[in-house]
Amino acid sequence: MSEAAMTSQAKTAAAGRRGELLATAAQVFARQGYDATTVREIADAAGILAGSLYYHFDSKESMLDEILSGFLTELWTGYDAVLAAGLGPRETLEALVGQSFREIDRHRDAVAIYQRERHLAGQPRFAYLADSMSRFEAAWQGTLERGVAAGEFRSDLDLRLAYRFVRDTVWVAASWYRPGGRHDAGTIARQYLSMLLDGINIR
Amino acid sequence: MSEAAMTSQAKTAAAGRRGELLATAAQVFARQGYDATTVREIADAAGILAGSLYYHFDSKESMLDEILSGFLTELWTGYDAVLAAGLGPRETLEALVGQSFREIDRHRDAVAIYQRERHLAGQPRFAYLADSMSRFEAAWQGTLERGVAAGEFRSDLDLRLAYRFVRDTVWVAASWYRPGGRHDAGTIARQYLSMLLDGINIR
Amino acid sequence: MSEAAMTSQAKTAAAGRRGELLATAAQVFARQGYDATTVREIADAAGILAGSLYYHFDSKESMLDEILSGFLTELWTGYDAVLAAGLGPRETLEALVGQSFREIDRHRDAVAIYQRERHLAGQPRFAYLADSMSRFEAAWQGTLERGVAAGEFRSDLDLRLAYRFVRDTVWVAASWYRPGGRHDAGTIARQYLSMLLDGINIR
Amino acid sequence: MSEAAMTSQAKTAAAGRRGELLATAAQVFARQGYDATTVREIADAAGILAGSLYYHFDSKESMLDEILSGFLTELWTGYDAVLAAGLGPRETLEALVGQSFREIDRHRDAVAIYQRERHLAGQPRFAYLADSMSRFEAAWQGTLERGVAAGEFRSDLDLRLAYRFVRDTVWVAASWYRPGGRHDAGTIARQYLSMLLDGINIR
DNA sequence: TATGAATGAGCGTTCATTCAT
DNA sequence: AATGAATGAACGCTCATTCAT
Repeated sequence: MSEAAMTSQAKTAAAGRRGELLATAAQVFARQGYDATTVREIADAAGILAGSLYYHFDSKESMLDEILSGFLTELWTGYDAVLAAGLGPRETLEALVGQSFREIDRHRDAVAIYQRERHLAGQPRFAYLADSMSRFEAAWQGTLERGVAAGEFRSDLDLRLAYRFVRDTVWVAASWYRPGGRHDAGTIARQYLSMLLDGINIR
Repeated sequence: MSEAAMTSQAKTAAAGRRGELLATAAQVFARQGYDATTVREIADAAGILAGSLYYHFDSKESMLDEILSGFLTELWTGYDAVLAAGLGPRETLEALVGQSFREIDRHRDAVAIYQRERHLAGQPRFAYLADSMSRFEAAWQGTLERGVAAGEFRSDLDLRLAYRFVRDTVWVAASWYRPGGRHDAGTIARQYLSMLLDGINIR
Repeated sequence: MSEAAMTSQAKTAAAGRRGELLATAAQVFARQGYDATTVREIADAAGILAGSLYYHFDSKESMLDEILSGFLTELWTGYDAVLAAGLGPRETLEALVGQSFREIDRHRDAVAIYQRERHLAGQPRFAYLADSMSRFEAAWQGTLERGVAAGEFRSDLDLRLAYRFVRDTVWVAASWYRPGGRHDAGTIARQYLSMLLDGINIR
Repeated sequence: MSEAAMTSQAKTAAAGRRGELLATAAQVFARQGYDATTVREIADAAGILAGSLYYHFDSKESMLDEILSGFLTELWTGYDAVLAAGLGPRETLEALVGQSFREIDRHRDAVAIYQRERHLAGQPRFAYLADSMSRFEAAWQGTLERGVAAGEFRSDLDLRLAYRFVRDTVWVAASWYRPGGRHDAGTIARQYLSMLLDGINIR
């Protein structure tokens, strides 16, 4: 093996160790909540001692930070692609919902943590959470408004309520979604979209 | 004044003080989360010292217990009345949603705590949370099933998904609902019901 | 006993407990150095548990802070009185040395800590140490200069060196001085002054 | 090159590296104090990782040991030469002071550490510090006694106090002395000696 | 020689809880 | 009812040290 290849592999392995530990931490955070999780529990779950975590991370909080910011970075990559595609309001909504369930599928723990620890947005270190929430609101509520203007969505609804309805409905799903369960993320997304758009009433 | 009367009055006063302290605790729990809340913060908010809380309550956990069980007791009184009224599926759904938003209005903090600390249901002391969740599922999902059977609700939906959709939609509202805001609980309930039943699409 | 008297006594007792604990902490800091001292050692010496110290103090550092600032406050009360008395240079020097040894006698531990932890002066919290050092230098070196100008002290010495000579000579004594030893503080002060002024040579 | 020669060269190189690392460690110890210094800080200053230091040294303590014992060995080589020279008391005192300032000049960091960590003398590993202090006291106090007996030094002083006065005066200078400053070690030594012998008074 | 990853003991600190007053 | 002072367990984190590579 060439030296370059070895170096590359070493880098991957190092990044891989961090990634493994972050995934472990995310799992425990998601199950117990950030505050109720001790670093010893994370370390136990990873099969090392508590102090050893600090070789890889600065603090418990920095693990949380990395988990959340990593998730949001990926999320917005997907969202931005959708928003830049120039779709109509209903197609945009469908794409956003679909993308959201894909993210829930890929980052279940991170999403659950994000839902539960929203209050972090007030701390300077997690200001990007607040930023994300604003952009989030702009994207979804803007799409709803465009839909109303285009005559695709009902005009008799308070859009702020509708926005929250849609937002919560989609994201809270992370709290019960289990990958490998009865339905895959795509199926759930389609059913959710259908309920969202047409309700549960017989037409 | 008789001794019995004095005792009675003392009890009432004590109950009143307890109630005040519980409301204070619920407020802090709802804002910061149970684990992130210290008894000192509760005591500070109540204007007493931390140790003094233990004259009124056995433990921090017992405060949480009392808050949650008190809320659920009231909730089920309302739900049971609805369920016993012999209404059709859609009327039952409407009544349950309405009742839920009324509870959110009256017990905002308790609902927010209940949402966030759902994981407690696994602990023996909080087994009644798991019980309540089961009864909850039975009531809502049963109503949906009756509605499908009666030809009122769509039959092409996975009812477990629909149940979660409805449940989350309603209860997560407690995380942003503020009494005295733009809309009262009744208005929000009606809008939510409308979206739930008919979707956001133009018919 | 009147209520006012009880309150007063209670306050004294509370201040007394703090004072006791600070004296204990100062003793351990002086013996082992601040960094090498654990709060458990302080607590052991005080006969309580480590955590109990935090009922009285914010942190280990705040104990150090209180010890040093308390000492310096007292020191400067004495120095300022000397400097304001309008004495001649030699009398001022005599009074400063005498006052210094009195402070060493009264605040042995604090002085020893002050000597050893001078590097703290660089930290914002302990900026008053740097201030004190500046005022110190001004007071002593100014006195030496006045003495030279008045023809009382030798003019062939580098005054900065002389200042350090005098300063160190006096204050390092805290590292070996034991109250109740062979000589009292006044005797030591007189001998030191004599050596300082006339040297150890036979005249 | 022969194997023996290579080994020898390797040893020399290793000794050189050890010396470099010890100088680095001494610098950090002197600046921050032994306890407040982490091996990581030493390693950082040396441009290697903390663990790598253990290829060269057994422990942090052994670095300190080597620094202090190396300094004391050199110091006593000089002192012994002075003491064996058969000088009179004043000449001996002058030579000891001169020698001391030369050591301060050459081993500034070691001297500063020695001053600050005097308490180590109580530990078995550093018993040689206590030995050195005893020999030190014997040498200086003996010289003072000889001077008094010879009618060269004042007889009205407590010699134990005078010894401490002289000792502290000289060695504490290491805490502020910077090589390359306004005065060289010889100049400082002469001024200190002059103050020590004749005082700061005008004669 | 040096690294990367880990250990394990101990640190300063927090916090729910107790209890005499 | 409430306080002041303490307890004791646990927490997040640091750090000297080890060791396979």
